[in-house]
Amino acid sequence: MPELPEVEVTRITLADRLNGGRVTAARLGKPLRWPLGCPPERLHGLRIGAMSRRGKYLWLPLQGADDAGGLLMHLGMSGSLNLADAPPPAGLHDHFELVTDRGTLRLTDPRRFGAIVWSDAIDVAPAAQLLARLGPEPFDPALTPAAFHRSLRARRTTIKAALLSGELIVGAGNIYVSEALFRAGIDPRARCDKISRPRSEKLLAALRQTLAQAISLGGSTLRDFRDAHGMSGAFQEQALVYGREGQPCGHCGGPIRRIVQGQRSTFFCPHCQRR
DNA sequence: AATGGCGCCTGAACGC
DNA sequence: TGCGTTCAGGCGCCAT
Repeated sequence: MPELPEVEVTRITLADRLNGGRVTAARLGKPLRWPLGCPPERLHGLRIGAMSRRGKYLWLPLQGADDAGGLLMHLGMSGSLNLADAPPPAGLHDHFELVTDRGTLRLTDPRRFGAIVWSDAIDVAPAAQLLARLGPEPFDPALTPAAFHRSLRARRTTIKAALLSGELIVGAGNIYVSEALFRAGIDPRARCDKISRPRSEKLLAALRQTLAQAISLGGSTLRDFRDAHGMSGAFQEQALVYGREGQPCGHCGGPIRRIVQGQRSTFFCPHCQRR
């Protein structure tokens, strides 16, 4: 499932190849989470800028002769972006296509929880609204251990739910939250506001280390995710707890447990992770 | 105000 | 074998 590492890997494998290109056509398939917000013809002739990332969103700036804007893109749960010179005919799950002089950019998304939305700028509606509630970027130096601990103390829910909300730190979804909590030795059921300062510092480091490792491994491919070259990720093979219910913990050898928190699976080691 | 839960959507896995 | 059910989860939205 695309979380921050998968989105960043997509950006890395896409940005340089598209930057400076020109849009020659755009096509829509089945509806995505939200409408595009402009006729696809609106994109014709626009010059492509440097793709950036905010949380799990990508922003593709598009410059016209006398106007500008861009596309805010989200991969949802099953989306991936592919750029190819001569792509195969569009398939059942290809729902957006941007034909450019650098190749054809295509969003493939079986479940259609993804989105591509036109916005006149990243800091005006609708992009600004969609990004408004996002917490700090995990690798932002301004996110200090002290600031992170302060934000934890303000939440009365479990640490799992708090991290998943994306309001304390963006980018970690169900896989990487389970992995980071294991690496930090923190029980996912622990009350967010009861995490001590030293443990919160360890958690922040674990989140950063887990996300960075996942980016370097090309993300996780559980089923659908591919980078813009069509390559799958390898982090899932390094996962210590996610998807490993009943298997022995790599630290203590005890069985890894699966519980459900907020309708979502959490994997953890009850022995190594403490409240 | 903060928090928990729902529903969107499809394909794979599972059970009888 | 085949059909129905359950599960996966990012995230806006709604209810409490």
